[in-house]
This record gives sequence, structure tokens and C-alpha cells, in this order.
Amino acid sequence: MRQSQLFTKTRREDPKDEVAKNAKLLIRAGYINKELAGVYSYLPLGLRVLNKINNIIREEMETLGAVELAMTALQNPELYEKTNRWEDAVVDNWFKTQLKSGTELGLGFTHEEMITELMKSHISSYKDLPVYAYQIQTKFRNEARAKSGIMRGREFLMKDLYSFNDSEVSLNDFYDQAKGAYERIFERVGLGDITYITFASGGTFSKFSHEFQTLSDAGEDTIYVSEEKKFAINKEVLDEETLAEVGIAREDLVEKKAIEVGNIFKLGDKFSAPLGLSFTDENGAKRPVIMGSYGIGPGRIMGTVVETFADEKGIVWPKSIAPFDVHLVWLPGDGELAAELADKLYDSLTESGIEVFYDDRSASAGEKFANADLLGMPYRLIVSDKTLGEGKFELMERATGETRWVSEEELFDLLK
RNA sequence: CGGAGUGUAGUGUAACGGUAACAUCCACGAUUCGGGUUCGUGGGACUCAGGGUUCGAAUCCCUGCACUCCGACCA
Repeated sequence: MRQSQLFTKTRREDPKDEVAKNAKLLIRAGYINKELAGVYSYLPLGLRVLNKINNIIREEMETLGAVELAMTALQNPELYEKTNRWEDAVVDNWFKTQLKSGTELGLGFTHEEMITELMKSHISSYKDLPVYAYQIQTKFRNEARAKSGIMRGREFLMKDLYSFNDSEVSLNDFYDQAKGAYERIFERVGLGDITYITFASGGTFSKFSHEFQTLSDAGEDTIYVSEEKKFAINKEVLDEETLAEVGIAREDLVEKKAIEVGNIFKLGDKFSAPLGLSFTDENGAKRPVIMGSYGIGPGRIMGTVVETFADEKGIVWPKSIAPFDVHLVWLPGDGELAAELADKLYDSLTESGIEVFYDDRSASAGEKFANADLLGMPYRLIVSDKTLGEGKFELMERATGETRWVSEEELFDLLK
């Protein structure tokens, strides 16, 4: 993409109505726009990041054998009345709306009820199981207080996967596979080293659920980490009983702040029983379908990545989710040669499948550099009179600041 | 939802109760050309909304709304 075609601009100053690092930087760089407290639009560059994250998630979901669907945001209250989750006294962050006729509707904060109801039309025999289905869809939660930029919004994207099994045994097996998929997702988006699987409250069906918590000072959660065993315990379930069950001593745990980037839990028949989702087994007996649910917030991952890797100059994207592989920066000079070469290079890099963000604007070098630093593409590639003179290109790695001079051939090898 | 704070050009900040300024930004012209160059000219705000006090309100008071922070909440 040519930068001249992009409508977004960068700002020199932090927005005054944000404190969170992720929001300040993403707004300054033109990745997102704040519409309301906790409600953000994704602008072209931000959307590219989000889509990269979503595609990584999709690949891992596919590996799990899950299929994608898209359910609606508008939901039928009757489903929630069956599980006793419609009343404001029970669930206080509903966004509710209504038809012209006065009939109430809900804007979904989750989709367990809906997908359970849906599966009643499709699951009736043990032969139909298992089913694994997910979506990446907008959720609405009427948070009393939005905060932390895109980390905790009122409208946000969520990948929610639901599993339908014939028994607790097969659920457990899938649950472990899902854990693996989640670990790979966080690894791939660059957060693997600082993301811990964390014991959290589980509800009625199982004692624990598991959260994926990424260490960060910007985090809202307090967890107790075992570096050695590579897991953590959420403060909310930390007690003698839990320690015994998990098999670790309190003094081997270190308290840390963390961001919850994912959560998986076993639902059992919590939804299938009240909503009547059952199947007939090999012996002709009717049994409730055993469910699990698995969430990840792609926007929250994006915010966490910004919080984690940004430096004083701006955002630093991991290669896997950067909006572009390389920021090609042309510096205006004496003649047309550099511009022509930059154009050519943009075309040839793009043709070879490398995603290039091309700064073809006529602006000063300093402004372009500052801009590139703020936007945070993994590499910055300079084409100027100076690089022409050298007969090579200057390639800087954003994360390290390391600069090297490379030939065209080396350039293609490095970026591929 | 309890508590505290803040609302002024697109953005970020000024302005004693005396009639909105600076920077950035945008346009034009020069200048410069490897870290947000420099200079000139011009543009851009009924100061969140509504009420009140006053000769006079961005400024004081009230109400509402928005935003931020702390707390509660986060199934």
C-alpha cells in the first residue's frame, strides 16, 4: 500500500482523554479511533493487524477441527430466560434494545445459549458428535466503567469456540487439545514467553477453568506465577485447597500483574440441560451433550502486544501480526532516480509476496523516520540519494534499531 | 454504581471576571533535503449543552451530558 493512499494521519501528541499506553499509541499512529468510552473503530492499519491475529486464530482453530460460523449480535431473550441470565439482577452488563412492537432483544455479550439452541437442530445422535464450532464476532458488554484503552471495551471482538461432546472423557481430551492450540496462538502473536496458563474459578461443572494471562504492568489481574512449572494461579482462587490440588507451595509462587488474553472452561451440561440439547447414545439412551467454551479477544491481544513491545518512539509489531512486513521509505533528493528506484522496488517486492507499506509522500527525512518509528513495521527500508550512492539499501530492524546495508538480492532473501 | 477530576480551533496547551492566545495542523510562496528544517502570508473556536449571578462570564454558581482516574463489578 502506498502511504499517499492512506487517509489516516499520525499525531505528534498523545490524546488527552487516554492514559493507557495502548490507546495513546494506537490513536496517535492512526490504527484506531475512539468513538465513545470503550468503543473504538479499527482504521485501515489497525484492521490489518486485527485480521492477522484473526487469521492465526483461524488456522489454529482449523487444526483443532473446528468450523467457523457467524451468529448474530441481536439475540432472543427467551433463550436467556431458560438459563436465568436475562434478568439485570443476574447479568448486569446487558445492552438491551427492542423492536418497534416493544418486544425486547439483547445485544449478545456471549453466545452459549444461542449456539446451544442452534445445535438442537443439528445434533441428535452420538454419530453427530463431536462438534466444534467457533466465530469471531462482536460482543457487547455494558461495562460500568470502560478502561485501559482497547483492553476493556463495551463493544469488542471475540473469538468464541464451543465444543460439543458425548462425554466428559472426550471433552477432557478436546480441552487439552484446545490448550495446545491456545499456546500456539499466543506463541505466534509474539506473547508466548510471557503468557501463562492460569488456574481460575471454574463454576459448577469443574473446579477450575483456565485463563491465559500475559504478564504486564497494564494488567488488571493479579496472578501467582511458577516460572519453573510454567503456570500460574489467579489470585481469586489462591487458597490452601488450590495449592494442594495444584501441588505447589505458596513460597514457590511470585505475584505478578497480568492481562487475561484468553479463557477456556468446561461447561458440562450447564447449557445443554436447561436448553434441552441432548443426543441418543449407542444404547438408545438420551444424554445431555457435554459442552466447553473457549474465548480469545483479538483486540485485547493487539492491545497487549502494543503494551508489551512499544518503546519511547512508538509501536513495535512482531512480524507475525504487523500490518505490513516492511516500511519502504523514499527520501526526496536531488533527482528522480531515487523515486524511480523506490517505485520499482515497491512493485517487485509486492509481486514477490512481501507486504510493503510505501512512504511515497514528499516529506522531510526526519518526519518520515519519526512516522515510521511510530507505526512500528518490523523493518524500515530506505531508498534515497545516499543509498543510491552506496549501491545498496538500508534496512533497519524496528525492534533492535540494528541497521544493515544490503544488496537487492540480500533484501529479498531477508524479507521473505 | 459510589468517590474525585477535566471539558477552549482537527490535535495539544494558554488566557485576573474585561471580550479568546501559542504550538502543531491546513493552504500558498520561498528555503532545506538522513531524525518531526527554517522564514513569510493566510485559514481555522458563538470556549460541551442549558440555565443563573454580573454592567460584563472560557473564568463564579446550578443542572445535564461527555471523558479520565480510584473503588465496586467483570457471570
